Amino acid sequence: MFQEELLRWYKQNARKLVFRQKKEAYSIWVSEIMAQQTRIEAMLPYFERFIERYPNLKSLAQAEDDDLVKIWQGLGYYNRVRNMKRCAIQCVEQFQGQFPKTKKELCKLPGIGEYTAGAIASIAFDEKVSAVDGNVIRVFSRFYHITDDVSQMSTKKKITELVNASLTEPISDYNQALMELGALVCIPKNPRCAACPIQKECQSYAYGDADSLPVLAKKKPRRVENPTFYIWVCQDKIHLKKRSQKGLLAGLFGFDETLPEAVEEKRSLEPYTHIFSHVEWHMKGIVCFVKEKSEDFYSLSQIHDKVSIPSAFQPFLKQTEKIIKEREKCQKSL
DNA sequence: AACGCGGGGCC
DNA sequence: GGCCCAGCGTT
Repeated sequence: MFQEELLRWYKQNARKLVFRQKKEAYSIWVSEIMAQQTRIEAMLPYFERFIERYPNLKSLAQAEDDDLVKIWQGLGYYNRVRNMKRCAIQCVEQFQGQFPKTKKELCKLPGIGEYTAGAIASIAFDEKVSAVDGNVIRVFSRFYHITDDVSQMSTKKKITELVNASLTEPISDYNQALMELGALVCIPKNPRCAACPIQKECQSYAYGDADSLPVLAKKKPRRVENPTFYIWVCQDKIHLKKRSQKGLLAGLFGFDETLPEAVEEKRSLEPYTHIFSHVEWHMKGIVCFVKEKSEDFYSLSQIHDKVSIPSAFQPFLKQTEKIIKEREKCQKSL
């Protein structure tokens, strides 16, 4: 049985991650949502800020939407944080401000699926259930040499059955150990089999083809778009428009895609290509200086403090900032 | 079952 | 330049 070796390895080699310090459902939940499709190192600074700003379900339930999105700025998949607020409200209203304590009940909450429910239930409440994420899929597909396409539901189900049959206590450590092994040793490329505590029983190691697993369906090509953004500027302020609540970067702030009415001066920006996972934006940017300031113009410090601007717009924002500052200097010297 | 949804680090 | 990450909700 590999479990004993795995648990021993975990005790020795687990990273000291901040969200492992406390066995509290709230912080486990926050870390799990943040870690969805996101590397741990990328989400750590966000985690600390988030817990400080919203220390519990109640404070999160009362959060301002704009503040929430701002604190998430740059993490991506912004619906995660909106679902977190919905989840917090539901816990406050239905469960006296606590999480329900079983995987089954957790699964019903917004933003919590099979994996996250299993992670919270096992890590925070010691329920003996699985938490099958991408790491665990990879570890098991190699360990049992599963050559089916793991993006297929049927394959995930098959692997989940194997994981369920393997569950060992302490379950909190076991589930995290599987993930940690996937994150540190059984990594996607160039797996470090020499350092693997369960190498002896690993079928792919025996075959010598661990690096060819798991088998994943080809991704379809990205769609390409060529948007032009008009950055309306009045003196030192920039116009920002809240994007539609649906689609890409929903509800975040961005630049206009229409010309303003009376343009005093135009400056073209250096084009920039932003790659999303499923879309490619070849962006053109034109700074338009306007005389009349309507609503929704923000100073650079306001933008920095309050407004959530996705990464796609940061290069144009920086360029615009530079142009504004140069222009100020110019006008002073006159 | 397939698709939409971000961003970044690593090879 | 592609891959893939402590996935979930919608269609």
